[in-house]
Amino acid sequence: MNNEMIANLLKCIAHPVKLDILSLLEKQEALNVSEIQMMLGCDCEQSMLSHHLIKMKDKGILSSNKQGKNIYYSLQLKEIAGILPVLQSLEVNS
Amino acid sequence: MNNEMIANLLKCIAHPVKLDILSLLEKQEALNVSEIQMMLGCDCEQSMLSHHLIKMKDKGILSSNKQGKNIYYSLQLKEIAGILPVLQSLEVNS
DNA sequence: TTTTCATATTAATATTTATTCATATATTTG
DNA sequence: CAAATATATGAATAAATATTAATATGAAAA
Repeated sequence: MNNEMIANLLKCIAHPVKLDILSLLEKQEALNVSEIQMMLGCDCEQSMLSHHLIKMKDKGILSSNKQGKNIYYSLQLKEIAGILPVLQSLEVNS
Repeated sequence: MNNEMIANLLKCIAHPVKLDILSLLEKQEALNVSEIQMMLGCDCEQSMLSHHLIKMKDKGILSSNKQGKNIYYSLQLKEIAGILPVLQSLEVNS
């Protein structure tokens, strides 16, 4: 990936709720939309959440799998799982 | 850092030219603005570059050091240096 | 076969971010 | 001190992104 592609990828995940979603999917192989919404604790309205998930899917960060009425999402770009903890463990400044 | 802080950080670097700058500063401890501009190969106009550098400095990603007429920038948030190569080495999809 | 549940879609608007341009400041040199 | 060099600043505009609300779709259950 060149820096332009990386920029697009980062732009896509650079959002607190999206990072929360990724953090959840690091721990649980797959979660459906309602489960994610519960776990986010009402921080995110239905259509907003749907937009987030679909955008990440479009970039190849997530994948989805329909099962009856539910759609299960999981982390497709596994490398993300390596990067987040590094950042989360940083001590801060500004 | 919580996910909101990380989101701000990622939002700040999620730009092809900024990533190029970070890639340069991974390899060279410090570079002044003109040097960076040369190395970017005219991809970036003076004030634009200045805006980029200052934003990254504001977030604590870069630090700067004035020497005469020149200002040398260097990577302050060293962990970035660990993350970029991981992303750059990814094979792609979308 | 109507209702309900889970999720997606679309469009409108609001907000944020990027880009450009013109000008300012500080340092060095003649 | 005047000119040149290196960089920053601010404001205006353009472009991208987020948010919301209303509606649609499709599967399951009653």
